[in-house]
Amino acid sequence: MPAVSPVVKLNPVPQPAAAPKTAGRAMQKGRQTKQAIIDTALGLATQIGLEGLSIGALAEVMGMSKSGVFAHFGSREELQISVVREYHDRFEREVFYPALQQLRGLPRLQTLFANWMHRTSAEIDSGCLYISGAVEFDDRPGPVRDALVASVMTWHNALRRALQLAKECGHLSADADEAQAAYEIHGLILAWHYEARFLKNPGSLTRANRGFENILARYGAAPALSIS
Amino acid sequence: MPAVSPVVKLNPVPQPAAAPKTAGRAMQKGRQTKQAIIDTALGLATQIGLEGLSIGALAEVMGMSKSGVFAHFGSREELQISVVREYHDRFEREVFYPALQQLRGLPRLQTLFANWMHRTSAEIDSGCLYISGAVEFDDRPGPVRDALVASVMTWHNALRRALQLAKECGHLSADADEAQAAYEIHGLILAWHYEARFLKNPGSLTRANRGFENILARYGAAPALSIS
DNA sequence: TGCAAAATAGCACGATCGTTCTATTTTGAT
DNA sequence: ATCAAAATAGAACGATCGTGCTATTTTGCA
Repeated sequence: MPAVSPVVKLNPVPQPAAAPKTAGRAMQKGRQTKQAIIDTALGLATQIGLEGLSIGALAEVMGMSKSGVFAHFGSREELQISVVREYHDRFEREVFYPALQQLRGLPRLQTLFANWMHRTSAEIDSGCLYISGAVEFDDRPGPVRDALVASVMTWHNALRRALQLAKECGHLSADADEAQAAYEIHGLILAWHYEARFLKNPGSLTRANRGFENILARYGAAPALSIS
Repeated sequence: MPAVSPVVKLNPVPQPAAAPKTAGRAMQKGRQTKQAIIDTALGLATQIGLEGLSIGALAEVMGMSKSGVFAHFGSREELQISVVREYHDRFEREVFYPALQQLRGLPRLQTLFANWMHRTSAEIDSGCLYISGAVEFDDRPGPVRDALVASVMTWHNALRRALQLAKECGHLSADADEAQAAYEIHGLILAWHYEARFLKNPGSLTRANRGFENILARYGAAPALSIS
């Protein structure tokens, strides 16, 4: 054995410690390590799925021991739930809250859709946890599935609410069925994710946007207000 | 050790040997056992996914040894590919071929959609391999992914062809974009699968059918020809 | 600076995975 | 009935999994 460094880590994470992020008071070390683990775990989960997420692989990427990672959660299931919660929070911050700053009606609805498209986009490597999670947990009961369903339902309700407000503003016709419209919009997002991530079809982004315009038109949006 | 049966199988399959099915000549034993394994594997894969399919669990359900099952395929990957092929064949038999017996244009298109809905239905326990497979193999290169993509592309081309024929028959308007229509129809199927399998939303079947009618109407189908 | 508490490491466990190897049984044609 | 070939079983392998246990290190307050 040569005299060089006796320890070789396979995939050490570049930043050994990050500054406290959200809370006003300084995080103790454990909290910020846990947050870093969750961030890394979310990145892994969007690539290989919540089921494919393993503590060993996560520890290796973090440059920590398996038990060191494990101690923060107590079980793999709790780690998965933490990942779902983190995804939920980011979804709120990046999709929902920015849309709330737009005016009610079509502007907010269009922003919601655009941000949603951007979030579930096939950019680089990340997939949508709400889509992969639905496939992985569609008939696997338990707290992870419950967390996923609750998160998705929150989001669907927000979309229906935005459609309802657009109706009240007169941006959509008074007899529009917002639940039906939400269903069709959801389908466009799923098809976009499917074609972009799986089939690698480059034209799917345009098709999703055109489909959205078609839905707005059918449910009575004034054509002049539609973004081309 | 008592004098009763010395061997206990955990989950023996009820039918020890089935009569030859498709081929004109009698199958040798090995072939029909392999086919029975593939059938069982497909049933498992539609529930827990192609990635969750394990040879050990499959052998237990079949009442065989792991190595006995393994020998028919030589690798787990080959087993997965066989399952994809079997699913493809059933899709052709149950969705595609019956639709070809309908008249060109709207009747065939509507039969295609109805059979597709029925096939990917949430009935009992089976999910759609083209949907779960897309999530599991969206960034996992290899022959399994290739088989899945080829199968899905075949199917998408069939849908586009049916739309094109409907256009030529005058059942859809001459300037209809059949690729766009196919994209939107695909979205309806994905939303239907998502809401039925994952969210357990009972109203999604009606929404998918209404969405299909909406698409037909927008692309210029004569309303009288639409099935209510 | 000291010291309890928190955070992390190291090790081991039982289980399951795909796969390989070698017997044994079963098949099907002569 | 015979016998080679095909089919299946059985055991073992290295690897990885989640998890528990016990040291050791690190942290943050007195």
